[in-house]
Amino acid sequence: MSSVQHLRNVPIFSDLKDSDLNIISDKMISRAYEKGQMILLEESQGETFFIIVSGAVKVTRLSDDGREVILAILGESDFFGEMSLLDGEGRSANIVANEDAEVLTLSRRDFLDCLETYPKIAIALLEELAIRLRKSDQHIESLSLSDSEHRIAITLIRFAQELGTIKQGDVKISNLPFQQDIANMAGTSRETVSRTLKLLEEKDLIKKHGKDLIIYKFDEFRQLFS
Amino acid sequence: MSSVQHLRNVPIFSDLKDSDLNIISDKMISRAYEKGQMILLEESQGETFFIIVSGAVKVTRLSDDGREVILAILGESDFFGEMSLLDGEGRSANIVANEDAEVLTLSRRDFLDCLETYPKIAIALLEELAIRLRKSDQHIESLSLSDSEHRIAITLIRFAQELGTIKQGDVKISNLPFQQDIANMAGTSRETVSRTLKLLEEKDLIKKHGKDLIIYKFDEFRQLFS
DNA sequence: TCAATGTTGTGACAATCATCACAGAAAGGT
DNA sequence: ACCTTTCTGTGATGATTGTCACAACATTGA
Repeated sequence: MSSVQHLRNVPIFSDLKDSDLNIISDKMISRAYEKGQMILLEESQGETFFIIVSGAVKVTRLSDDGREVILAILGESDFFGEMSLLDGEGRSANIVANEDAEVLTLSRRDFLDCLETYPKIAIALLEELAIRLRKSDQHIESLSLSDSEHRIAITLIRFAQELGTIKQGDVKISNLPFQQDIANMAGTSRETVSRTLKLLEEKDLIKKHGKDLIIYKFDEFRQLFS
Repeated sequence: MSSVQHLRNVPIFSDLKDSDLNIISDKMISRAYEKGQMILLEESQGETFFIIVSGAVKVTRLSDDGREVILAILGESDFFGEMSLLDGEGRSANIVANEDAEVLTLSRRDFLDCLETYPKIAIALLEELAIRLRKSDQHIESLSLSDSEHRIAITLIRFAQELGTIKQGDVKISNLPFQQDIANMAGTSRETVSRTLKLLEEKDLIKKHGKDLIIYKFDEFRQLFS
């Protein structure tokens, strides 16, 4: 797929004409990262905007003592790096390739120019940030109010929404992340994730198949853990 | 103070010329709310943008069983209501007047017109949303990793940054919110807040004076709880 | 000024969950 | 195919913290 076609799939660019996409696409540089490789470091200055062409990355924060919180896992057509470009602060999170990943990058200068030249991009970006804030708010709510079973279930729901495929009411998540990563998103321990997944399976709410996980009757499941 | 002068204090409008501010100001309607009054309800459609002229509001989410999570407390010159205007989704949070409050409102139509007419507003708004997203991320980190003492300390730091006044290295927070509200922000129980404040006072890190609270050596305090 | 209501302090107890420890399973490299 | 590393399952244990209960204190309004 050409990079223009990739850009078309990215929500914030989807409103633009081909000619404009071409102009932007020409300014972008393609890069590849291997699984596990650090793409952006928390302390560094943010000077680049990234769009994921293939693969997946995780957005994390690390505490002093080395424990990791996963804020989000991003996949194809998602973007990142915009925050410190916008407010000029240093990076607030690390980005690590969660699988081999291919990205397109845009420099700070070109990115900000885009915003000025195409107000539509700015508005689409506002929309996207609003959606992310909404998700953050839900995440905060669940961390504040729910017990570990609910938090883990909600984390599965997030994965299902990002990476899942629906089949007659059930959702299949291929390539479920490791239990440790689920734990780091749900704010709990790896062992609790293991025990809880077993529990949910005993209740016939989910089913594990190797690296895949099926959530039965996704709507009911979501209802259950709202 | 005239409404134009209020607008000038709001970060997203601060770049505009007086003449433009006047145009916007004319479209705004002033409203007043009493302490405890609901300003926006979670389920309703968001059709209005609000700027706080005086007083304070809390942004909350409620669980099914009625427990409350406080996402933020906003004060003078802060704004809210923009999220569902931007992404068209229903409201994601409730807004309640935490003290008597006076606000300026702008209709959906006028707000979106503003964004199109003044790209600078859109960019300033992007900046603000980026800052909020950053704060959310920190909030998520602290809920995931910290014990209740840290979470409460971090909540105090948030209050200090929003509402505090500095005096030779110490910060005074006047009108500290109730323990129940602190608990709802820190994701813990009211009783734990009570015990922890006592603990911090015994360690000579803070001092309570009726409705006021002083954090000694604010920089060190922040360091301590990162 | 005195109820009445709202807020805070504190003890006792129980439940949840993190941690440690280790075995078994799976994946990856040579 | 074999060894090494990574990931997962599961028991035992203890610490943290939520919940209940109630007293003390503060604030509000009649």
